[in-house]
Amino acid sequence: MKQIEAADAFDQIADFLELKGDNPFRIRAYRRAALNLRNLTEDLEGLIKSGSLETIPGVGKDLAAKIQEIVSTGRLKFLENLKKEIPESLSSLMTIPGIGPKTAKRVYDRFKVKSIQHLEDLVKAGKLRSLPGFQEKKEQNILRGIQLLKAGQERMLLGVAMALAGQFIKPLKGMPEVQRVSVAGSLRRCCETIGDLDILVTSKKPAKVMDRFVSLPLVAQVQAHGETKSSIRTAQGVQVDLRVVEPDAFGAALVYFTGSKAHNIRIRSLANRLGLTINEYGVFKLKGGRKVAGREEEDVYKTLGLPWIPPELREDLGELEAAAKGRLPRLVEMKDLKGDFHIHSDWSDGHHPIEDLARAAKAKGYRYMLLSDHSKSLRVAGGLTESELLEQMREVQKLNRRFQSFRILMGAEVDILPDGRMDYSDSLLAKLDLVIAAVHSAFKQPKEAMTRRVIQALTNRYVTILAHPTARLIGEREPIQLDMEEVCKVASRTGTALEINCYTQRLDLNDAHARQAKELGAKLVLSTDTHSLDQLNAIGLGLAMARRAWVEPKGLLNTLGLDDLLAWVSKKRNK
DNA sequence: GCCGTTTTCGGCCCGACTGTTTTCAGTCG
Repeated sequence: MKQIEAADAFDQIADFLELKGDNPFRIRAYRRAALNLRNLTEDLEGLIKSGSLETIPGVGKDLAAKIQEIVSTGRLKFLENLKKEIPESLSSLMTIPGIGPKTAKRVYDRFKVKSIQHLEDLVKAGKLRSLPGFQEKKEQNILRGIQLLKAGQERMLLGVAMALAGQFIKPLKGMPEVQRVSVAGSLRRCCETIGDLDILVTSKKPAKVMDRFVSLPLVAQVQAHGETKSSIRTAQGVQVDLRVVEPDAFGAALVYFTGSKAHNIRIRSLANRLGLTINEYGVFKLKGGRKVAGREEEDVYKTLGLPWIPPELREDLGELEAAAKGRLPRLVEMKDLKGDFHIHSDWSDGHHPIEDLARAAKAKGYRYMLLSDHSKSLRVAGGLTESELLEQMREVQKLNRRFQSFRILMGAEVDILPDGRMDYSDSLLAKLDLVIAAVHSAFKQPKEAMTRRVIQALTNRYVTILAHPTARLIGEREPIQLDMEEVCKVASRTGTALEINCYTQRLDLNDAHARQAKELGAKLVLSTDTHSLDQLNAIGLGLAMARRAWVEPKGLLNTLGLDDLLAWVSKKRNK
């Protein structure tokens, strides 16, 4: 994870330079490089070896040298010098929402603030009043910022954010003054976690919409209440921003409000080169200011000579280059999916009988589902013994006779034991239609052992899918240590699919790993890990990850018809 | 500090809201 170290270093440098009042464009250069390092899917040390660090966007000669220094020595002189120059307590003040470099520096210079607690004491004692321009409101803002920081700005899971957004969108849609409503921001881009919610509406009477918004019952605190933009917090501390524009500006505003920031900066800069300027109201000629687009997103991109870019791709991770060359992926959509692959019944730790699950899956329009109860070692989850599994197999055969144009595939989610062996014998696995392998124990094995363990499973000819490859639970359990590049390569070579587990808290593989897997030629599969009927709907979350990973229909097992799917399985078995 | 259909210098995305201001700086997204 050297690239994360480098990214952290560059972000720290950017913070320090801000405090020093350095050239803002230089600061942005550090931030941009940091962002691209975080999103890097290639191996950083590989790039160094091949001398191609400067292929990373935003990395030029100087930053390439700094990355080299970090990777080879684990340190960065430039950063260490800045640290000597600028006290840690000063830079910590900038972590308070509402306090930027200017305020931090002024307060620090005057009071030699030792810590955030110290600042809080100073504010409460009214000391800041001695600075010009510091009055009651500003004091309250600082105190509120400190409270927010203490509460910890935890990010919401994508699934949770979607549900919350719905509660704001519904009343807004119901207003006669409102025409169009859309979520925007990281929620529209379907990031795996969401910091705050962004909502865009069109209306000719913005003031009315604003008034209604800030008085919704979910609103605990109004942070800003302007004519076209308001910001509130819910009782849980979630910030929700609402922006109102004229119908004529909807497309431009949606592009602006969807972001990402990096994507916006790129397209605006591109616009400049074409003699145009983009803001949230439209695209305008630089000369004369005539408006040339704004109503629809398609129109905005068209003025740049680009096709519409799906929001999930708008991260400045190559989508603009691809769009310019006409090589955007045809992203996978819900209608492409023919089945769900990871479903637990009441035979193990699921809550419903197999037949109910099958009927629900069929009702979603699927042609098949893979039944995959736990294997014998996972006793806490009611893992099936060999004889129970054989009994379940007979039950599934019986059930399948009751379905037309739908098939329950017989499978199991089989533990990969700590030594790499599978929890059922090969002769038993051979009787299953598909086999899912998964790590459910000994999560703390060192990277090398864990990678060996997983690869042993991937090379088993009966293993079709590796479930939740990193085993992480967002905000709860760290991912296991795994050489993902190696895993992807072996998966690709052996013809084993890597799962994008759709369960809200898993999303595993995540977008970056899924893209890496795709680029290394591995097949992916979406599965919900359903334990109760409603969880079948989580497929949308995994689909979002797949789209963020640039996955096309051909990259997913789910898009295969039943015959092609079974042919794919037997290809590995007969290798 | 990066970068190029204005290419080795001179630009670099753009605007809303707040607070304390009388014309704007600071912060945020």
